[in-house]
Amino acid sequence: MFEVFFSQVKDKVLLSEAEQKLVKTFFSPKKIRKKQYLLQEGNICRHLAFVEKGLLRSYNVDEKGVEHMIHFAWEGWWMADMLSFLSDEPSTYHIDAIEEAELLLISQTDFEKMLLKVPVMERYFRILFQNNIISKERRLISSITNSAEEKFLHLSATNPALIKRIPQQLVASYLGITPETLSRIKKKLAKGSSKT
Amino acid sequence: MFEVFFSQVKDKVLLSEAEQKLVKTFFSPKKIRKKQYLLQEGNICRHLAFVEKGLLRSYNVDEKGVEHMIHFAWEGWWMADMLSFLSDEPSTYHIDAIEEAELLLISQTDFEKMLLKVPVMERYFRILFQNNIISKERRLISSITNSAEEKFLHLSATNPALIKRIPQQLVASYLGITPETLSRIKKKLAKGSSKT
DNA sequence: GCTAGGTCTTGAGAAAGGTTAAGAAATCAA
DNA sequence: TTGATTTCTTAACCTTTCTCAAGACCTAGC
Repeated sequence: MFEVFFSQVKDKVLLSEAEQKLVKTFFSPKKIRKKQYLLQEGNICRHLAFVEKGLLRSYNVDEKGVEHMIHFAWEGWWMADMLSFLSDEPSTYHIDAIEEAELLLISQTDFEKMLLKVPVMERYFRILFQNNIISKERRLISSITNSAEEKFLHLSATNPALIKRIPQQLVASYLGITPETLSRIKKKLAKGSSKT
Repeated sequence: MFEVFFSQVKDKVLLSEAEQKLVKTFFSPKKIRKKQYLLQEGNICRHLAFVEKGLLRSYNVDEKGVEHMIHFAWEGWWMADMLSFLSDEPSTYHIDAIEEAELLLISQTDFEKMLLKVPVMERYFRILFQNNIISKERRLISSITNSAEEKFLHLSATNPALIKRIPQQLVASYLGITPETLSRIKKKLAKGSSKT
């Protein structure tokens, strides 16, 4: 159950056998089905979720009822509404499963406990957050500076796996464009590249 | 010189006198004039900069020569290209001073040393990065989901100080819209609210 | 194999925002 | 204080993207 988890953690920090054992005790496994909620808007995000298997998404819904994709997380990634998790405020997000998933959950208090008892995990999360900042910044810059077509090309270049695995309408939402626009862009790009 | 710095750090973690003394040794002060560069595109970002006084901006320049604002940092904020700083890759950003500034700089190696010697600073940066993730996420969501007018209103609500202190064309760039559009939006909002 | 539900594509018209250009206002230095 | 420089505003026109609507495609369950 912890295979993906520890391979991820060991990518970033060194962990003794004893520390591993201790870390394990803070997590509890959970399976969720396709379309099942892990978190609904208005509730407090009480856990960080690590994805051992499957695929989650987080999104919010605007006044017009339109969903806006915020994140996707598959094997090896974390998922949560960090704001709600850290501040104890009701979340403005939904989190649910796009594909059936196996998760490792850690609660707010256990998270704090773990960081204090296993300082190397404090380091792990500092590094994780660093990387997260960098990737968010890239996405933000692309969102601010690029046209719809450029945004799609940028995503194709930086995260081709996402485009393969995520349904197209959700990719469009993630890019902040409409499904129709994305469809047209793909058509145009296909035409331009294949000169049979 | 360290007044703003320690008041900031103590906001997030507890620091003993000895730790404070030790932390100080890793930083060096630097003053820069208005319009002076702290980092230019193509160079490696070798320092994190803490702003004791003044105002910095980071931005990139696209193929057409248009500047896109990424961040602003004034008293109490950090500034760097985290990607370049952490990965040792050449930066794609420029950083310069909008207002004359007094900074505290810490190098890459000193940063790593400090975190290892003063674990509470590891914690400080984990918390700092957490908060950064949350605010970046908010900006990203606003950028993806909102119209130009809504983006401006969102920024006015969440960060009025920014709008007051930053020249308007730079605010427009920060929002990913043109100065002309921002000017039109402000006119429209002023008209709507003042019914004399 | 057939049908229901979802997903993707396509087209026409509308709206938002960008571009270009010119002038007004504010700022700064001589 | 006055000319020079920069910033902000305004207007006409143009491009991109969205909206709405219809039809094609695809897949799962019967």
